[in-house]
This record gives sequence, C-alpha cells and structure tokens, in this order.
Amino acid sequence: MTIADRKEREREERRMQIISSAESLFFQNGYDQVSMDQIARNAELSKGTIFFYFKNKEALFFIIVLQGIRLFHQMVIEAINSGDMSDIGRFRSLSTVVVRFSREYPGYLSLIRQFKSGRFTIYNSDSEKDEVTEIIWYTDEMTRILEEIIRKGIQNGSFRSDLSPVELAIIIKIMLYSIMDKHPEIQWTLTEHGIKEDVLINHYLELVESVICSPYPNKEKQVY
Amino acid sequence: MTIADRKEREREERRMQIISSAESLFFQNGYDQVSMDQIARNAELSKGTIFFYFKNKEALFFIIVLQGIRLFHQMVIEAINSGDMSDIGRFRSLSTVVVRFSREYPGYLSLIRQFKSGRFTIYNSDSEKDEVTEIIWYTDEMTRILEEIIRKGIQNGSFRSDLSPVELAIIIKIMLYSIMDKHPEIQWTLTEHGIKEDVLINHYLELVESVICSPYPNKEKQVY
Amino acid sequence: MTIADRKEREREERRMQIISSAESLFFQNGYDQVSMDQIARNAELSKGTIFFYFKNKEALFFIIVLQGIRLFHQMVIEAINSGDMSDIGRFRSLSTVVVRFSREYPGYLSLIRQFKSGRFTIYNSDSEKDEVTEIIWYTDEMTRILEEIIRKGIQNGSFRSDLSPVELAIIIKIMLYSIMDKHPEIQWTLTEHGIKEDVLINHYLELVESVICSPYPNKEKQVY
Amino acid sequence: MTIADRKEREREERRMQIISSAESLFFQNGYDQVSMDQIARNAELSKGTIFFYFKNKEALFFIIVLQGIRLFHQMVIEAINSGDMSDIGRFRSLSTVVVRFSREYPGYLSLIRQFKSGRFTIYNSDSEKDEVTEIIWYTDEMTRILEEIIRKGIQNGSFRSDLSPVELAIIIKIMLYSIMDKHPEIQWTLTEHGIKEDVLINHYLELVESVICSPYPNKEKQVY
DNA sequence: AATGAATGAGGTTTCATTCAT
DNA sequence: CATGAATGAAACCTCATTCAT
Repeated sequence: MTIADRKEREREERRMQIISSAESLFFQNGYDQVSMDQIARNAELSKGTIFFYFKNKEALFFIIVLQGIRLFHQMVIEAINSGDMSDIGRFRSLSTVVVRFSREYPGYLSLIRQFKSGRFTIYNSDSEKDEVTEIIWYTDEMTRILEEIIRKGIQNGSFRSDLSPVELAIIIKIMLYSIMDKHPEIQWTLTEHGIKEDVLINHYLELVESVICSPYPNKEKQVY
Repeated sequence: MTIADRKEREREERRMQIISSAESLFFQNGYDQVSMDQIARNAELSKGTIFFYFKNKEALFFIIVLQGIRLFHQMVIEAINSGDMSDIGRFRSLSTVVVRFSREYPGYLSLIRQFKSGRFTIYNSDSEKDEVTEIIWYTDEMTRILEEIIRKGIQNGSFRSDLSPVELAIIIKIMLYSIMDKHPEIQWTLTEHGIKEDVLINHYLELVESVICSPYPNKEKQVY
Repeated sequence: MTIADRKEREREERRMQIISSAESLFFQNGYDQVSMDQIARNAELSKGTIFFYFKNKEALFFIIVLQGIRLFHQMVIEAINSGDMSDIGRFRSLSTVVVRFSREYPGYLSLIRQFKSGRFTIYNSDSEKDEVTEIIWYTDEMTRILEEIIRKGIQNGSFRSDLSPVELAIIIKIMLYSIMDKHPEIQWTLTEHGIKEDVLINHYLELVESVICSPYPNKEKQVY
Repeated sequence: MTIADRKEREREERRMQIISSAESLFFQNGYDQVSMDQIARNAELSKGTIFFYFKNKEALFFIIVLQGIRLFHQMVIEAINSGDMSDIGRFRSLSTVVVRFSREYPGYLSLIRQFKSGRFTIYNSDSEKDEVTEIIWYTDEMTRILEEIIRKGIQNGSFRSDLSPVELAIIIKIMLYSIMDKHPEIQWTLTEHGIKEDVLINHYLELVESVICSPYPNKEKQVY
C-alpha cells in the first residue's frame, strides 16, 4: 500500500513541479513567449517528461488557468459564506475578494485574461478538453453568484431597484473586474502623485457600493 | 523637385499600404499569430520590402499601436472642444468618445491592450523606440485631460469634492476604460438575457456620471 | 514443478498476448505507423514488459512475420499432401492455397511484403537474428516445393518441357504471387466494371495453369 | 529579361537539386526512413530552403512519384506509337517498356509502390494535392491504354476472345506489373542457379504473350 | 527601391529504449 | 517479473531576419 501511495504521491509531486515551473514562466512571459524547452529546464526535467505528464502545451496552460480560476472561485465562496451576511456585507466580501485575488495572484489574472482573449480555440468539443469546460463553468458560476447577491439585495430593498438584477449585476461585474486590470499607466499615475494604492482602492469600492445601493429610495418600484 | 516629390509620395503610400495590411491582420489575430509572410502577402509586397520600411516586426506593431492611440487622442480632443462646454457636458463628451472608440475601433483597442500587457520590453532605451515614448506620452496626456476636466468640475462645485481631483480622475478613468473591455463572458450574459448593449452602456454611463457628481452637496468641503 | 510449469505457461501466454496485439496493429497500420506505446496499450501491458519479452520493435515484428510465413508454409504442406496427387492436382492445390492465404491473411501478406521491401537490414549477422534466417529458410523452402512439383510434372510429361524446371518454377511463382498483390487500382477497375473478384481469380488461375501445361506436346524436347 | 530568365532558371535548378537529392535518398531508404534533415544535407542546402520550395515532406515525395509515373507514361506512349503497329506488336512494345522501366528506374518503381500502399491519405480533396490527382490520372490512363490494345486485338481476332476485354486487360496487367516486382528472393534463386535475368524475362514475356493470344481459334465467339 | 531566396535557430511533438523500484 | 516514469535524440515544421541582385 505504502509503496503505491508513495508512487502516487511522487507522481503528483512531479506534476506540481512541472505546473509550478510552467506557472512562473507563464506568469512572467505569457503563453506565447514561453517554450516547452524553458519549462523543462525550469523544472529540471527533460522535455519528454513534460509531454509525458501533459499532452500539450495548451493542455498544460489550460490546467494552470483552471487552477487559477478554481482558486478564485474558492476564495469567493469562502468570503461570501463567512462574516457579515447582510446584503451589503456580502457584496463587500465579494469586492474584497476580487481585490485580494488581483493583488495576490496577478499572474493567474493575466493568464485567465489570455485564455479569454480569443487566442485559443475553445469551443470545438474535440475531446479531453475537460479543463476548458470546467473553466467555463466556473466563470459562469461566479457570474451567477454575483447575480444572486444582487437579486436578493433588490428584493430586500437594500439595493437600487431601477435596474433589473441582471443588468445591475453586469454593470457591477464590469466595475469590479476592472480594478483587477491594474492598467499599468494607472500605477504610474499613482506613484507620480504619491497616492497609496490601498487608499484608492477603498475609495473605488465605496463608490461602486454607492452605485449599487438605492439612490432613489422613494422612487416607486420598477417592474421589468 | 516633382520627381523627388513623387518618390516621397510613393514611399509614403507604400508605408501606409504595409501598415494597413498589417493592421487588419493584427486586428484579427493578434501580434503573435501574425507572420511577416502573411503581412507581405496581404500587402502584395515582398517580405524584403516590409523590412526595408520597418526595422522589425515589433517596430511595425508599435507604429500601428501609435496610430491607434493618436486617433483616440484626436477624437478626445475634438469631442472636448466642441459642443456643450459645461463641466458635466465635457465629461459626457469624453464618455461618449470612449464608447465610440471602443465600438468603432475594437482592433486598435485590442492592440493597445496587447502593447500594455507586459509582452513587450518597452523600457530599455535600446535605440529608436521613439514610437514607444510617443505612445506613453499620449497615454499620459489623456489622463491629464481627464484630470483637468475633473479639477475644473470640482472647483465649480459641479463634481463631488470629497476626493482629490487626481484620485477621482483615476477612478473615473478605470471605470470608463473598463467599458471598453468587452469581456466576452459579458457579451454572453447580455445575449443570454436579451439585453441590448446600447441600453446597458447608457445605464452604465449614467451610473458613472452619478459617481462623479456631488452626492453630498451639503457636506463641508474636504481638504487634501 | 507445477509452479514452474504455470510460470512457463503464463510467460508463453504473455508472449502471445503481446504478439497478437502487435499483429492487429501492424496489420492495420504497418510497421512505421505503429508505436510501442500503442502495442503496450493494446496488450494491456506496460511498455517495459514488451521490452522484457522482445528485445526490439524489430524483433517483435520479425517474429510476427515469421508466424505468418510459418502459417503459409503449413498451409502449403497440408494442401499438397492431401487430395488429388496428380501433377496438375498438386499445382491446383498450391494455387488455391496461395489465393486462400492472401484472402484470409491479408495482414500477414502485407507484413511479409514490408519485410522484404529492403526497409530492414537483414543480412548483417549482428546477433540473434534467428527469426530472420528462419524466415529466409521458409521462403526458400517454398520455392523448392514449387520446383519439385514442376520437376515431377515435367518428368511425367504433364507439364511443358521447353523450359527448365527452375525457370518455369520461378515464372509460375511470380505469376502466383502476383495475384496476392491486390493492387488497389485493380480493385477499382473491378468494381467499376462490375466484375466479381472470384470470377477473375478463377480465370487468372486457369490461364496460369494453361501456361504450365505443355502447349506444344509434339515439339521435340529441349535440352537445357 | 535575361535577368528574370536567369532567376527562373536558377530557381528551377534548385528545385531539381532538391528533388534529385531527395530522390536518391528515397530510392535507397524509403519514405519513412528519410528525414528532411538528410535531404537538406544531401542537397547542401538548409532545411528552411527545402520547406521554401516544398510545402511538405509529403508534397516533395508526391512530386517525385509523379515524375516517376510521368516518365513511365511517356515511355509507354512512345513505345506504342512507334515500330510495329500490329496488335501483338503493340503488346510487345508495352511489355518491353514495362521491363525496361523496372530495370532502369527501380527506385521510382519502389516509390510508386509505397505511394499506393495505403500509407498516405490520398482521397481527401484537401487542396493543393494536384500531384495526387495527376498521379491517379496517369495510372488510370495507362490502364486504359492496355485495355484499348486488348480490345482492338480481340476485334481483329488476334487475341483470345473467350474473356471480356476488361477482364483480360486486368489479368495481363497483373502479370505484366508483377515482373516489375523483383522479389529479392527471385533474384537469389536466379543467381543460385546461374540463370540470366534477361533470359528469364524473355521467357516470361513469351508466356504472357501466349496467354493473350487466341488459344482456341476455332471456338465459337463468346458474348459477354 | 524592391525582391524573394536562403538561412538557421527554435518551436512542438513523437517515440524507442532504459532503468530504478 | 512487471511497471511506467524518464530520457533525449530526432522528427517535422515555422518564421523573423538577412542579403545578393
């Protein structure tokens, strides 16, 4: 038993070794700028070994993207299920997680963006593209979570009701996702003016929050 | 004279011919997925000629990006200097231009994003990277324009004053730019729920506008 | 004893398991288009095991070819030793066997042809190429059998005597073997004209038979 | 003019240089055993150049096969249109050509056989598989030529009429083509018994000829 | 100015074979 | 015995770039 276990463990370790090697390279240079040679060298393994563990450069990439999005999803789930359970509380948890993810895992963020850039042919049900379908599932799932939060907030009267939940969700999604895209130029401006990123982000989130909350509480409810 | 003129004119025509050929290809497939061969074929010129006019694939790419950003800048300038000159009016003009650019020139948008993605080594003053410095200049310039609008709006009391102009400018910039990134997933959600993009964008801009305008006019002025 | 026997039996079973797995793959795709990986997977064994039982991909291939040629030889022996024992009868048996083999075991046929195609280095007495020498032996043996039939037929006056037995044997061999080569183009022609393969083959064999039989019985005997 | 001509000539020379390099390698080792690297080295050119002139290894191979079959076809045409124009005369010319081709160009013969071996996917009208269609055309054409000869011979009463022209053509085709396959074992047998190849082949052709000619001139005509 | 042939490094991938366990 | 992870050479092919003309 132990022997099989050890083998299995070693196998998994190798996989992770390769994945993390590839990860760091992809993080730094992006999909196209990384070669399988580099990955192999970085993992201190032969090129053949890489292909033994992963069918493809693409497959390896997709797995890493999947890891990133799984991590993100998990962070979201945990954040929402813990702490303040008020409507606005859950929204704040979500916002915080988005910021945290983008700060702690900018590499994953970048790869996820590359994945979604249209660079890859995703929708041919070739086979063994399980990773792809899973990635898409997580993406959809997270949209649904946001929608759910907003729907409840509207029902409870905590959130503005002059927009449909879906529409509001989309708008908020755009706004939230956009902090993740730390446009480099914005970074420059920040340092140039001596503004702390934290402060800015807090202000940003407050404003987004003000957008989501009912601005016209007296306005009669809309039907859509 | 006329002979030299004609030559000069022809040279310029060739340049534009190459650029527009490369443009359409880059627009569709992205930097890495386009080969110099394709560009040459598309331009109905030989590969050698491409390299005669442009030192590099990168150089050619940078010029196209520069074109895009110049165009954007020009659109911004024109919009701001014409029409309604009130604070909110100028802001609306700017918003409109952002939307218009992202709708009319999605290709440029995509290339600009690629340029800023860290994919290219921009900051080594290797040599004639004049295009790069110009691109950066325009980027900065457009931030400055937004800052200026906001600063005036705050001074006039039209815009909220609980944030420094710079900070508010950055926040608005993030929000405005983010609408340009039509994350494909958002597109899906839209079509899935039968929401018209135009409608959503108008709502989005209204909300951004509400963010910029003084929400608490009675609040005593902040000092920063 | 029984333990050793079982082991021995199991070993032999494994061998056959591997061989038949490889066979079916080689039959379908040919030597170069089959990988050891595929063979292992098809045999539900590990690649290492394949190499434990067979030194080489080549060795495995040669053994299969040898099997094929042994089978062919056995069919020939059986056919000739049973049934009509007249000269022409034995020849007909042989013809029938050739056709039958090519129809029932096209895979072996194809591999035998690949073996003889010059693709492999057969004649360096490198080492344990016992299979190769055996294959060659069987090939020669079967030529000898045909020669013997013809020699007797000539002696008995049933076959034409204007050619030396060896020469006639070679000629007949060429003609007989050639019917095994189902040139695809011939297949097309057949179906195109609605000719049944059986019918054609029967006519073919009749003609070959007419070649072997004395056409000019009155002609004075030739000396060679 | 001369300059363009020279370029064109040089281009053609390079092409031929590559083709003949590849040819000799393919002749010796067969398609799978030859690498593009070898071809390049043999041609004293870089690998890139080979791919500049030929899209593929396959494409290069097909062109060589086509050359071979064109050569064969031309030899057939010339042979049939010159010399003795009697039915049997034309048939003899054809036989002679077949023998001559197999003797003078055994390499082409081998490649043609490899081409027809099912190793290549020939029937997907991918595109630019012009060579393939041409090869097939020539193959068909040569079958048609033989059929025509036989049909006329039957009409004139020179050839046996108990078989349909098509069937007889197929049979003769099989017999003729089979001399081209110099099974190595036959070579051994020949040298072993001190038989000259020429003599054997002449006898062989005589026998094939006797097959084609009416054996039973008195037999009433068959209808098919 | 313009061409396009030539290059060769580098990319992804395959595969027979070895070897520690 | 059996395994299957690891190897690394070699396969095919791409492509930015150079250079003689």
